[in-house]
Amino acid sequence: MRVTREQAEGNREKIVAAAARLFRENGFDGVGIDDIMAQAGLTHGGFYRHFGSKQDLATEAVAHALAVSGGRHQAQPSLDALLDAYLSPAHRDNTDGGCVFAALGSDIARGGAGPRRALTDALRARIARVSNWVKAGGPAARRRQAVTTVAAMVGALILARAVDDPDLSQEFLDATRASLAKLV
Amino acid sequence: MRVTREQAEGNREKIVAAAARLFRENGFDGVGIDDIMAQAGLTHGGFYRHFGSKQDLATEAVAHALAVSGGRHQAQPSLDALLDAYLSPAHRDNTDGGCVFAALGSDIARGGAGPRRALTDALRARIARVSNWVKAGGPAARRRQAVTTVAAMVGALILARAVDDPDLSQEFLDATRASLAKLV
DNA sequence: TGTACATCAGTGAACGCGCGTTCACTGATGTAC
DNA sequence: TGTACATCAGTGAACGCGCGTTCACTGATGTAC
Repeated sequence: MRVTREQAEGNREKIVAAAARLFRENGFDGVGIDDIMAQAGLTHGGFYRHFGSKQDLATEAVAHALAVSGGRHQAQPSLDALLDAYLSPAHRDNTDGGCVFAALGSDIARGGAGPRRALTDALRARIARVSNWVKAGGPAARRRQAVTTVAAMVGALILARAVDDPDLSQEFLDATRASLAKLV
Repeated sequence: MRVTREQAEGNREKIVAAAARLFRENGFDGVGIDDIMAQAGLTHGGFYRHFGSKQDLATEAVAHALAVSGGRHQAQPSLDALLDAYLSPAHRDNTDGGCVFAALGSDIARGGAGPRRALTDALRARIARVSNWVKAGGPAARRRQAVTTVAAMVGALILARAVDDPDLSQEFLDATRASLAKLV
């Protein structure tokens, strides 16, 4: 059942995209090659024609997810718009398509060098972008605010997802949203 | 090789304490019963005389870790002292003995009801404590600041651990420390 | 353009290891008298 | 207080399943002529 080179390339991309979603939803250890290949519409045996190991796929999937979700957030027109989108119930309930820092931060900290490098670069880009939006203060102060803003966004999203009380979850989104808006 | 009731109780506590450390360091899936029992100075076979399942131990270990690390942070005399301790390189490099929210937040969000409940309660207590330390504003504003402060602390610690650049890691600690101090 | 052959993406079975869990057994503790 | 027996915490082997990885095979694609 050989397949066109284009189809094969398309399948490879489907595998990466499926992995990017499933890893964010369930963590690296919570997802099997089987699950990923099934989600991509394939069987598990063909996996190693595309990737050397599960670890290799993880590295690529993290890079892919960072590029996509990073691009989406970079496209926001203002810090207000970014905060609205980031600290929304929709984003909180969309782990598998949402922020990589929040979904996989701890997993990546425990993992291999590849994903950590990719995360670090993407985080630097995010800070720089937010820093440009901060109005008050000199460059150093604005950067400090940007770093804190990113930390608070990620922390609020993680805690809003971890908590089992909907009201407290919503409070993490709303309170952080309100406090950070004042910093601009 | 039966053992005194006191020794058995002590062994049980050793298992919980070992699990609380190892789970924070490597995540729930990154640690085996084997590892935990070895760290407690026992062999894996005896595990089920103390706990019904690995999941049961996880619930107890999370509660234990929250009580211990929560107690340590509650004991801080001021918000400044808490921020100094929490956003320190020592805490960043001490995942297995440090903040449970930062080490296991995402894992707990994906996991069972027991750990989520315990985390929620501990988080509420932490917010209340920080809220008392916030000086400016009425009750609602102070609570909002407290929620944001907790979110920023947790986010900064997670990102400081995830990043592979020591300078950027330090910047997350320092910038967040400086920004949050101003909110008080 | 057509034909013959080589390539190789994908399939599904199988392998092997790790790990959660079970079990027969040991021997010191706990208890009944 | 001493003795006989029951209990049970801990041991180490074994079980069984899941999962990452390998492999023989298929058959359509790609290529050489």
